[in-house]
Amino acid sequence: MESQERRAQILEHAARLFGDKGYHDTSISDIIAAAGIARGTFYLHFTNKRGIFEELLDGMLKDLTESVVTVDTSPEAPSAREQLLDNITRVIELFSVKRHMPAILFTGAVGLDKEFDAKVNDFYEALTDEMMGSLILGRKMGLVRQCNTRIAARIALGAFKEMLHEIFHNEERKGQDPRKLAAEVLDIFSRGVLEDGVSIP
Amino acid sequence: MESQERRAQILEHAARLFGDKGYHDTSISDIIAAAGIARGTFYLHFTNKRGIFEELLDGMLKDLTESVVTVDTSPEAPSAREQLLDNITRVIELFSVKRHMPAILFTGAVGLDKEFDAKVNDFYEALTDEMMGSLILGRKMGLVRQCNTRIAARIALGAFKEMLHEIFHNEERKGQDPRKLAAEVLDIFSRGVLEDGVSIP
Amino acid sequence: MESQERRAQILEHAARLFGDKGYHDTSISDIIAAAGIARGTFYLHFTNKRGIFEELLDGMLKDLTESVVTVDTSPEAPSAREQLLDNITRVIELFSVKRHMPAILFTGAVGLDKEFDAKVNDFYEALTDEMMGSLILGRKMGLVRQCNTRIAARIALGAFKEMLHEIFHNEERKGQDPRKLAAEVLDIFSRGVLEDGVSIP
Amino acid sequence: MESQERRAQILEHAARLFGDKGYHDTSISDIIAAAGIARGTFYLHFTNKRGIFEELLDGMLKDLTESVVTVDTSPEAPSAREQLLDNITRVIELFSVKRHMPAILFTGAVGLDKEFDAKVNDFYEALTDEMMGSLILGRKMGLVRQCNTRIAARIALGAFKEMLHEIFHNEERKGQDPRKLAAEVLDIFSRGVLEDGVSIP
DNA sequence: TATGAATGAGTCTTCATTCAT
DNA sequence: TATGAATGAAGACTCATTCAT
Repeated sequence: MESQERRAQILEHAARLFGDKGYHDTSISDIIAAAGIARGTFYLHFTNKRGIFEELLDGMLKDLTESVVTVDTSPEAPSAREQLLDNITRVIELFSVKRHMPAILFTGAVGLDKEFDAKVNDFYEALTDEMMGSLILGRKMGLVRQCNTRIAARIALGAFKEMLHEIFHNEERKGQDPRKLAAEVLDIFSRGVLEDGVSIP
Repeated sequence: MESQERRAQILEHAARLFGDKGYHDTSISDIIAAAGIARGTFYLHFTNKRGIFEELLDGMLKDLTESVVTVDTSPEAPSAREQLLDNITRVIELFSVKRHMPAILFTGAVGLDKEFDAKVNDFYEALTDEMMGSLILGRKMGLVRQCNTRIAARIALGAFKEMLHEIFHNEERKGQDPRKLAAEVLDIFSRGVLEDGVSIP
Repeated sequence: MESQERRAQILEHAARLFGDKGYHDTSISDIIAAAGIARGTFYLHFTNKRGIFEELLDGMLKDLTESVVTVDTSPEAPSAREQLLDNITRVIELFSVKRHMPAILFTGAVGLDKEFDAKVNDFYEALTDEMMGSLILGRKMGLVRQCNTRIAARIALGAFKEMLHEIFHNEERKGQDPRKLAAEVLDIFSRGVLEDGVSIP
Repeated sequence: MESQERRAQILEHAARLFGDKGYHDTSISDIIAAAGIARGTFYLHFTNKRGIFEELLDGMLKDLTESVVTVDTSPEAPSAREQLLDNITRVIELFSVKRHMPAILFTGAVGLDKEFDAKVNDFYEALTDEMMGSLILGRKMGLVRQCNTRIAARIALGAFKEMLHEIFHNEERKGQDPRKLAAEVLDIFSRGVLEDGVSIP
């Protein structure tokens, strides 16, 4: 089998196992048994148990980063609300397709290791910054009311994370229309930070 | 030494270690070294490594549960806003006193074990239910606007969790007035869910 | 069993195994099987496979160092020749009692590791220095002829090492009187470096 | 590439690596990386890791054997002293050209394996026998004094080995005139075993 | 002849837990 | 209650060797 194929195959099995049982409860033996390969073969493709996890985490954060695009404020662009909903929907759909991402990102990668924590936190921090930027812009345009923008951005992040958690933990939620859930969160948050009577353009 | 004293002393050291290094990176050797006891003595007081962690987690969840009291709507009670702020402030203060709670609750106990996850989720679920109840009541009183109350409650939870995380991860935040941070979150959320022009009574 | 006893017991078995099979061909499994202990017990007493070997090597070099005493030149002391023969005899007897020393020192510890090599070489270097000192003194007293004292000392060392090797590799030599062998080497070497007609006082 | 060329090239790299890092610390991966060949190719040319080492060792012992020629006692031959010095000088020069020989012969091949040890010891044994023969002859001619010729031969061997070790471990020695060092050793030894007033013819 | 992916036996090491004293 | 020596299952990782292409 070609090297890249084999890598991908191992990664897939590892992702499932890490998602299901967590990092510590997944042994190399588990991974190679699932992938149907020999012990040595694993180490042919990955330096480490840590290494394969890092690769998975990096891939996920990259996918996420690519899913979230900065709102385009040019006149011909779709409405800001549409664009924000698109962002959220894309993330939900990403998590739906790569089924093990939520488990790994929300629990598996937490508290494992200073470096992993830092990676995830950096991602959140970048997202917070992005949102803070939008809030500050809105403030200048007279749309956003007076508030601590960093706290507000962080709150939005927390709200979305919790919503995602809810989606992927509540069996019944899974069938629900992601865009509707997204709208629900967006509406509450936007009313919370916008001036009276104003809505996202 | 009195058995209860000894237990408490061990628990304290364990809490610090679990908070600092996480569950897997804290060994029984670490705990007994810190507590200055012999290996066997540990097992005289706790059944397990898992056991002592469970006890810590249970204690924390109990403390938290006691910190959050249902809003008293009787006429002579303080305003609902005051009571909500009191709740949040109590939690922040609890986390400030028991320094290792945030690290253990937010990262240490995450993804360790199905049962631990369930415990923490049950706590959040109960909190969500409590908040849902308030939102439904507010809805009946015409204060809360039409929205998915479960999602709204979950969002509030996520927002508060994120705020707490922010407080205990950002050195600069640590000195800040907890009540002010609490108000910031509460204001955004209440504007988000209340009818136009209405504020928490 | 008391800790020190256990250590000693493990060391003894390890010495035998390292001597018989060499460092790399002796596994921890071999050692614990020989000592009749559990795997964990080994690591209770030694940090490492390297650790136990280092301890053995250090002990041997210490024993050797103590066996070789500087020649006492005071008038009431025994003759220098006697003292030199005593030194050599003590080393031979040490090797005879601690049967695994020759194998470990001459082959087991060679080329294993830069640090081990350095340890052994340092020991030889110290011995060479000691001998050089005697040769220089003898030169001043007009006993030793003109020669490169460092080379001469090194030669003496090599000659003794070879003789020891011979003793412990040739079954037939083992019964032989160590003092006689020692005298043989000493005589050749002393004729080689002393002035004509002079012998060791 | 011509098979013999390829073999030679691999051997050369292996010699360097074995010399620098020792047998156990040199992996097949190291060798093929250095030689720039594929893993399988190595096994096309050598049966084994052991196999290539054995081939190297055999080659070295053969080279050494050829360097040392029996002293020619016919009248028209150069003086015995010249011939002996020539022998020693040839060995030193051989070691200087094939830089990894000393490291492999003196440390790398030591204690690896009973069979390797035996090979090296057989070589030394043959050398010892050769020297014993000369000593016995000298004894008959009245040049060599009464002594245990085997012990004497062994001593000579040890002395030369040590000198070689010294030469290839002491950076400062490396430039030195090999013939001068050889003479130093030869003089000491010959005075040691010859009758008073006699020198090597 | 050459390649390099695959193998799996073997090694060291850790650590939660037990138990005789 | 307290001790700490002993246990051994379990885990990560290495590396010489094989073999299909």
